[in-house]
Parts: sequence; structure tokens; C-alpha cells
Amino acid sequence: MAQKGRPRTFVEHEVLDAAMRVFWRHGYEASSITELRAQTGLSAASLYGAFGSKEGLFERAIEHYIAGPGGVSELVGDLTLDPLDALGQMLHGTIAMQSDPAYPGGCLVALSATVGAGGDDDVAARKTVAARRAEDRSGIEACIRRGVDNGAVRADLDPAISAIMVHSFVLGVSTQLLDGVPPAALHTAADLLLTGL
Amino acid sequence: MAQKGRPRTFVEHEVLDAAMRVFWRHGYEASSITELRAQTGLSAASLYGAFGSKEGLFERAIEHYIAGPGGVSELVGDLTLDPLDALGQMLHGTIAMQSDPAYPGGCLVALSATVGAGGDDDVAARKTVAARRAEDRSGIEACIRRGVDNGAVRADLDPAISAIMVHSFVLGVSTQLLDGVPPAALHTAADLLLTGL
DNA sequence: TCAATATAGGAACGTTCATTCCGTAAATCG
DNA sequence: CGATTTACGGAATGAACGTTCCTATATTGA
Repeated sequence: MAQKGRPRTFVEHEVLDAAMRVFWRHGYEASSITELRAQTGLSAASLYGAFGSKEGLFERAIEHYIAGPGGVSELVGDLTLDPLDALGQMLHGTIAMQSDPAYPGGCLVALSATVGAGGDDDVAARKTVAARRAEDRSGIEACIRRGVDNGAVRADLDPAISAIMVHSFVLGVSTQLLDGVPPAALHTAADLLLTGL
Repeated sequence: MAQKGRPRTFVEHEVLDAAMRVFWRHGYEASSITELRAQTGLSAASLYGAFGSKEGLFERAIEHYIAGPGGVSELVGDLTLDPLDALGQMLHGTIAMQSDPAYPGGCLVALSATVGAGGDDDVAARKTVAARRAEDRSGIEACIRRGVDNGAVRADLDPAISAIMVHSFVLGVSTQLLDGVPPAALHTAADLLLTGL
């Protein structure tokens, strides 16, 4: 059943992991094909043959991120957890992941392609990460809504507003960590944030 | 007392304002000298003669930003205000400024040069904005500390932790606004955040 | 009016960018 | 084995990057 033609000499999973780290460190625009090739070990022909373009590789790298370290944000969708616990686990998991020395630091989705050139070029890349952020936001909101129904969360608050507050905090965490704020302080701050709900 | 030599045909203040907006829209790296020249109206020789380099122009543009719209963050240092009021005014003022249609949207300091190429090139630009973020963080902390002394803020909380929570929220606001979250919702979320203190 | 000083315009610098093309190598299918 | 298909390594593409150089121009101080 193997494919026709010469087989690939690289493992796609490993290539995506290396590319993810490059984009993570530098953002979309500042990641050059030269460095992506160096870190992945791919020739230009192989890279473009397999992923089509820098933008195509970025989208695949984002998928890889979400399937991997970035998956912590989906803890708010765990229906087996108490909503407030789910929020807490998401917050602490996110901070832990973003400060894990095994990764470049911060959040790929929060930091890549927030601003950029006006050209049509990186607009697609920005849309890719903005879409993921929108998912995170609505996931948090749904979790809080369950908490209200559950009685674990204050009923006098608009879940949409609370979700925006929590998500704004989460987005800020990336910059804080890059600025050298200690992870432990952010964990404590996250707990404080949750006491308001 | 006018200077010797041929006088400048541009007004520095206007040039800095135009450059600030370019950096604001695109970030440091994605702002090309070509567009900076187009928006400022300066020739390459004038630009480099007056500011030395792209990085030099960026630093001056950041100063201009802080002296202008970015100055809202310094409301937390207003000792004539009740600390909690000062925090509130800073938060609402920041959200209002970042959603003001007269400006590109978001915060120049929060969005520019958070990530970038590893080269020595833009490291200086990142340090410039990181330093400003550190000032904001400690300003918030000092304000909260005054609130504790004042009795307006809960005494059982570590002001450093509370400041990190508030600042993380502030940093996240930029991305939220760029993602299309309504300013009104962020204003309400800011009020909710302050109720935790 | 004449040297000295500083800005302006514009071409040109070498480098890096993302991407494509070409000849060769390694697999499957008939 | 021959035809086909896919992937590889590496050179080459034109465009854009930040920066510098050169010449002309406009001012001040003597």
C-alpha cells in the first residue's frame, strides 16, 4: 500500500515539531525559510513540495501545536470536571506549559502574527491564530456558563464578560513570562483572578 | 540662534507621529524603511541623518508614544487620586485609547517586538518596549500598595501579585481589541477585575 | 561675498527574503 | 526490465530589505 514514487526521508511529525519551535521563538514573519530549513533539515524543494508555502507550513505547525502543548487550553471543555476546577486547571496548565523550559516560552497562538505587514501575505497567518483565539474565548465562556448553571460561579455576572476578563489575563501571560515575571507569581495571580468569579 | 547649515524642512514632531503609527500598525520588524519614508515624507538621507537608524527612529517613536497616547498608563502614578480610582481610570483610559479610531488600535508597547528574529538587530527594540512594560508593572504595584496603606484595597493580598494580575489583563486587552472584542465589553470586564482587589 | 556646515534628493550598496527550476535518485506498477 | 511517479540537493530567481554614498542646495558666521 506504500505510496508510489520515491519515499520521503523525513518524518512529518518531527518536521512540524521543529517548525513549530521556530515560529514559536520568532513569530510568523520573523521566521525565515532559511532557519526553518536549518531546523527541520529539509531542502527547499522538500519543504515546498510537502507544505506548499511558508504559510502552509505555519498552518500545519499551528495544528501540531494545538494537538500538543497548546492543547492545555481545551481543558475548559472537559465536561467531567467541575467548571471552576476546569478553569483553574486550564489557567495553571497554560502557565506551566508556557514556562516549561522544554519549549521556547510564551504561547505560539498569543504571540505569533498579532501585528504585521499590511500585505496580503501574512494576513492568512494572522487569521489562523485569531481563529484559534476565538475558539479559546468561547470555550472559556461556555465553561463559565456551565459554572453559573452549576451554582459554582456567581450568577450575577455575564459569562461573556467574565470570559473576556479571564481570556485577557491568559493572553497577557505570554508577554509577562517573556518579560521575566516568575511563573509562580503568575500561578498565584491566576488563583486570585478566579476568586472574582 | 538658529543652527548653522541648511535648515530642516520637516517638523520632527510630525515625523515621529507618522513613524509611531507605522510601528503601531505593523510592529517593529514588519515596518519597512520604505513605508516609514512614505508616511513621514523623509528621504533616506534625512531619516538616517536625523535618527541614525531604524532602531533609533523606533526609540524616538516610543518616546513620542509615551508622551502622547501611551501616557494613559501613567495615571496610576497620580497621587492626588484615590488608588482604586487611579487604577480604574488607567484601565478605562487604556481601553479607550486602544480602541480610539484616531489610532491604529491596540497598544504599541504591548504588541511591538514581543517576539522576533534572534539576530542582534531587533533585540534593542525589544528591550526598549520591555523596559516600558516593566515601568507599567511597577507603577501598578506601587498604586496597589498605596491602596493597601489607604485601606481601599484588600490587605490580605500581595500587591506584587495583584499588580501582575492587573497588568496581565492590560496586556491582553490589545490582542482582544485586534480580535474584534467590543470595547464596551472590555470596560465592563475591567470593572469586574477591580472588584477582586 | 566666501568658507564652513548641515540637509535634501536619488541612485546604488550588498544581503536576505520566499519561491521556483533542474537534473538526479529511489520507490511502485505493468 | 522499462515506465511512471515522487522526492531530493543545490543553484538561481526577482523583489525587498536596511543602509550608505554622492551631489546639489540652503543656511550661518566672517
